Amino acid sequence: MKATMHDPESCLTKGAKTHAKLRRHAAAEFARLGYHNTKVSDIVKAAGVSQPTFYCYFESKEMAYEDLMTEFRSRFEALTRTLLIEGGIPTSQMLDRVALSFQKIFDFLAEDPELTQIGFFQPPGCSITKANLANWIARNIANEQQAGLFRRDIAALQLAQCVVGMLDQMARLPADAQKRKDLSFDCAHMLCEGIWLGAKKG
Amino acid sequence: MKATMHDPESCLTKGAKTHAKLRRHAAAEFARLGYHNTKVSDIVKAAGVSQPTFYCYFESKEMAYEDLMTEFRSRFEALTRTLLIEGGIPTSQMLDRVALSFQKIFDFLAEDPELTQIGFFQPPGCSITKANLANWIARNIANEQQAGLFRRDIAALQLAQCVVGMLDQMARLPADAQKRKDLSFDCAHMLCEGIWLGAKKG
Amino acid sequence: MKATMHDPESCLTKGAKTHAKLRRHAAAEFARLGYHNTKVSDIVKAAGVSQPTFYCYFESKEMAYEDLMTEFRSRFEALTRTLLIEGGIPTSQMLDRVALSFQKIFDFLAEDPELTQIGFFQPPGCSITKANLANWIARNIANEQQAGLFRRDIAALQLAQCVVGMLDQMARLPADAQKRKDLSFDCAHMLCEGIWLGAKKG
Amino acid sequence: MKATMHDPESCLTKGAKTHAKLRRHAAAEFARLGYHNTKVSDIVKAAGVSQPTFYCYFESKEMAYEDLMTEFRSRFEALTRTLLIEGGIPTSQMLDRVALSFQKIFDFLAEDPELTQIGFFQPPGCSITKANLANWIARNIANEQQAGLFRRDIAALQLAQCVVGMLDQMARLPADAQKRKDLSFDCAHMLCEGIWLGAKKG
DNA sequence: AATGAATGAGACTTCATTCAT
DNA sequence: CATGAATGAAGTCTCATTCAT
Repeated sequence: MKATMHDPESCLTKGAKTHAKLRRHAAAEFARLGYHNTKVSDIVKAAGVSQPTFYCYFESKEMAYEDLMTEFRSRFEALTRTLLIEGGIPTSQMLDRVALSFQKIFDFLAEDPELTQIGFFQPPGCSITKANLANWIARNIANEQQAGLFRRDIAALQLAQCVVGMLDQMARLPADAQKRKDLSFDCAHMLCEGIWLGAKKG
Repeated sequence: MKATMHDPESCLTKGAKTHAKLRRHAAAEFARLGYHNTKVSDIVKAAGVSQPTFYCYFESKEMAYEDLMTEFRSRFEALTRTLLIEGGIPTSQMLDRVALSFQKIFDFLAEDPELTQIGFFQPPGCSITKANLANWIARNIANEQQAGLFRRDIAALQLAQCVVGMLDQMARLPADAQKRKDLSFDCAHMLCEGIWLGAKKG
Repeated sequence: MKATMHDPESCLTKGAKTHAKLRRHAAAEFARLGYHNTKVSDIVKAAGVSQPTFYCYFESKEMAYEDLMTEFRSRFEALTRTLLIEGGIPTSQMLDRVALSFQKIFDFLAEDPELTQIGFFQPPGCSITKANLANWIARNIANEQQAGLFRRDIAALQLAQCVVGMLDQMARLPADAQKRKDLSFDCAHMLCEGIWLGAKKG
Repeated sequence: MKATMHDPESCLTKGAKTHAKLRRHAAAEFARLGYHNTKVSDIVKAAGVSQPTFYCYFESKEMAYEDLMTEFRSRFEALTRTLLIEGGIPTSQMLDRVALSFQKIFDFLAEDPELTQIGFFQPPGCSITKANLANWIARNIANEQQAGLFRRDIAALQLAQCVVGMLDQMARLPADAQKRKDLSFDCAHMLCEGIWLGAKKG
């Protein structure tokens, strides 16, 4: 938390450092209190600068929030692009592969919890993020359906929404990495096999 | 504008009618704009009464909101109690039975869309509703696991959360009853059988 | 200044009284400091009410200003309509008649000096008022030219602008009624006869 | 962007060039938006320098404005000194001579429209300019009255104010030089002969 | 000669809430 | 039962101005 000689912020100009500081504290406050209950005055107090300084770096409170959202979403989209499962995968590896995808997402969500809170869990932005996410995942699933990996009797978007719903409900408890890994396997099992003991695919 | 003899509100006292009217318009405004963007002045304007009147019937804006939440949640809990699947059900009926549960929930959510919006989709209350719902459903699932219907290698709460996630993502599109029925079957399939073509239960 | 039993304000409702009080003090402050230098906080302090009260009666500072402008202008237009000189007037009365018009205008401008200040002398509204006034007067002059009273080799609007200019420059010193009357005659002479000793009309 | 050898600013020191550039853009912005709506940040942005630089050359926004006012007024005073009509002028040339004075003023006002806007038409400075102008012109008129050119039954200052009023109202439309010339003659006629057809000087 | 960065002071406006009637 | 009127407390944002370099 304290800037050391090799702090990644130490080579930035003063302004860039202030910008970064404000962003950090804005994220913290938004995550803690939500968009509506966060006051610009709180953010600048936490960052140790005056209110006008905030407006040197952000057009408005809303824009500061949008910036954070945008960053979170573009990182998230980049991640989902890496999760496509290629067609030739052996059946025996399938579950592990799906679990890995879950795990990568959980890890991503745990990586910057404040940004995650803002971008994925909190209104007003979370709904859009999830809608986007469903589309990105649906893109992957559609390909995976083509490749014969997943059932085709249900629309890709619907399957994707199911995944998003799981992520939404599960991802609030990602204490340590091992727990996230376990959770990933549970999710993979649920998603791939369903929950019914008597299920038969035919 | 004039209450007729058989108006459902006509047998209420004047005060009770005003109360009901305020509640109705409060729900509409909260659903339309969200808690934070709804102003008491909007509600009373829509209801055609003065601001102090609002405070005759509700302690505060927050309490009015809480009232609506509470009502929604208790109705929802009552519903989930009816969805428990008894142990002896034949395998052949299982999917239909699960689909029926989904359908009942979708119908419930479609019944009073404003209240649903407030209680299930909108912050700040929706998270608590969903957490509660997950618990109520987990209670059912735990029993159903005991009865040998569902897999036991995943905790009931986790399965329940998966269901809640599905509901959350799916339930935004419940135009007409038939579509909700179709959606219920898709959900039942996804939930019971999973999405993987190569899945084998063992 | 003190409300007596028969004060014109005493029969108004409380709200109307507050409204009037705010208007009065708004006019005073605008007149004293100009639009830009007048703060809503000054106005309400002078009126002895809280800031939100201001916004019960005016949409914004700008609207309060506009209200005053509008009132001033419509009163002024009404006045100018009464100043048209009918065709058959005997030559011997002409100067007196023109002087009377000047006098009525000077009296009007002196009647409510604060409103005059705002509407006639101060930016940002005064230019529009004067442009309007020139048009109203030009309407009269055009008729008077038709009636053979005034020279026709110069456009009515130009003559009107000349009158407006005189008013603008003269009207700042309207101490007492007699002085205004004297000034009116000077203006009438200047306007009707010009300033050149050697002038001959032909 | 680069100063060429014969650029009128090229022989100035760098600082003087910056000063001139700032003045030019300050005048443009003040003329465009008025004193109150012009922001220092606008001026420096237009001039392509930083905000502190502004304060190297002007004590404050107000002082920058005052500088421009002062320059405009002293140029204007110099002009009025040249407009005095000498006593012996033949009657037949009188109107042309007065028209010439109007024309010179209109040309002066058209010469640097931005400065004119600021110094002659816009608040808060225009009233003082006009009051000064009335005095300068009154000085001339008093002499001209002494010389038997103008009527003496009206105070010189009042006649001067009439002239200023005419200038104020007329001078907003000085498109091209010929139009200004025509306008000058109309003004001369109005001022010298008045507008009444039946006027007789006695 | 010039600037990147920062700020003090304050403006307007909003809104949930409450008196007094 | 209902309301016209009023407000405390805040919140966002702006702008002229200055420090340190």
